[in-house]
Amino acid sequence: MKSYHHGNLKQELIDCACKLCERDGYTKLSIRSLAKESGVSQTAPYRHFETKEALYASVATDGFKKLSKACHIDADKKITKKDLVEIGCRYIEFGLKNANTYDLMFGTAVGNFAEYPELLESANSTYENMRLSFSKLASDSDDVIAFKCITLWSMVHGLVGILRKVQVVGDDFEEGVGPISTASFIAANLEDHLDKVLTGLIQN
Amino acid sequence: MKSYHHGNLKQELIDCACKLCERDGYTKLSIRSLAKESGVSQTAPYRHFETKEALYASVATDGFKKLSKACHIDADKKITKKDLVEIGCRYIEFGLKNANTYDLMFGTAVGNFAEYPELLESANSTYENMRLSFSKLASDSDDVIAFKCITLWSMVHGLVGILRKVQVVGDDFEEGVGPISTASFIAANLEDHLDKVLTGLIQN
DNA sequence: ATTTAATGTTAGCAGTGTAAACATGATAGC
DNA sequence: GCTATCATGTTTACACTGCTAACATTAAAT
Repeated sequence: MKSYHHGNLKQELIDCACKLCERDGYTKLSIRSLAKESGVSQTAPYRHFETKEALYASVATDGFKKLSKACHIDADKKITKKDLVEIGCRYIEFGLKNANTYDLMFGTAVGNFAEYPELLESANSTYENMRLSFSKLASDSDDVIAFKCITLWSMVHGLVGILRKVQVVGDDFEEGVGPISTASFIAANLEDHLDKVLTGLIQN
Repeated sequence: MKSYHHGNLKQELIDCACKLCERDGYTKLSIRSLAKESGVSQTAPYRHFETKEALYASVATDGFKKLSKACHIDADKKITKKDLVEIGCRYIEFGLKNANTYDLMFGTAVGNFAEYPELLESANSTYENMRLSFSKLASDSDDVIAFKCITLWSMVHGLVGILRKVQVVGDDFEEGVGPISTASFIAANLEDHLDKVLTGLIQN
């Protein structure tokens, strides 16, 4: 028989939320359905998440940790431009393969990261990872490193957004003109693309 | 006295929705509150918008038209790199100043633009505008023009996303380290930043 | 003038986030 | 070991949501 206390509800809710968010998009997720899924009463989740946004924040935190891992390059070996291209590619791959989670991480579902320390920390640490990689590429000043880092980040971040939008439409319109085919081409030749952009960035 | 038929409901709903979406974010918008605002019954909007997503699509369409206008450069005069920098700056400015509408345009609230012909058209026309500008910069092939165009677009699009995220947190953390200050710096020196990136892009 | 189609209203369903009051049971102090 | 405390779960309830079906009104078309 089931005991009154679940024992591991919080983590189970997060895990389940991550799964459902990625499968159906965070919009479709409801606290009540989540509770039902875990065989617990409708309002039980509120003992672990003050609001729905707090639950979103947990899912987003998980996302940043995964993104961090996906973009991590072993710190021992020297870092080259090629490695940075690799990081960029992995970033974009993550954004496209985990599109719904990515929405949660970079959309407006969670208004202010500062209200969720773990989220802020995991997001900053993702940035810090990238920053470290750039710092091992050349002996630039901190300012220059940060500048390059933000530039690459906004580049890949923007590409994820554009590629997604365009691909959704592309599913319906297979004709090979305009932004759709161009974006598809870029997606298929990501390495070359990022290499070009990074070359300009590094030489600057 | 009020007549049974409103006469101009659809447009009034769109206008009102645009205003409210931008003010509070599209999440806060409800069809019912919108109806009340226009002094009409709860379900009247359904005569003009099949679903809430269709209403969103109208707001997004409006947004793309405004973005198009904001980024339009007079076609008569020759186009220079400086003009493209200007376009990029205006794009980013639009994204930051109309952040909530921008969400609707590039987020997942409207799943597939192809289901809303006007939206698809206005979005494509925004792209087409940018493409035209690039075509007047140098005599590149269509492929190269499209490539440069998507690259700039994803660049500015990404910057909007990053700058927004970082600025929200920055409101709480004024300390001058890490991504926040860097992003702020980039935001304050947008022209220089875009110039650098475009220089690399055009020379390639 | 009469039919038809567009547009509006009313009533109602199923679902949502969240708060308040209460129940249960694990844990810490005596 | 007994008891008080507190974290965790439940019940009930409220106000809100998107959306549908059935009906009302009026403008437009025949």
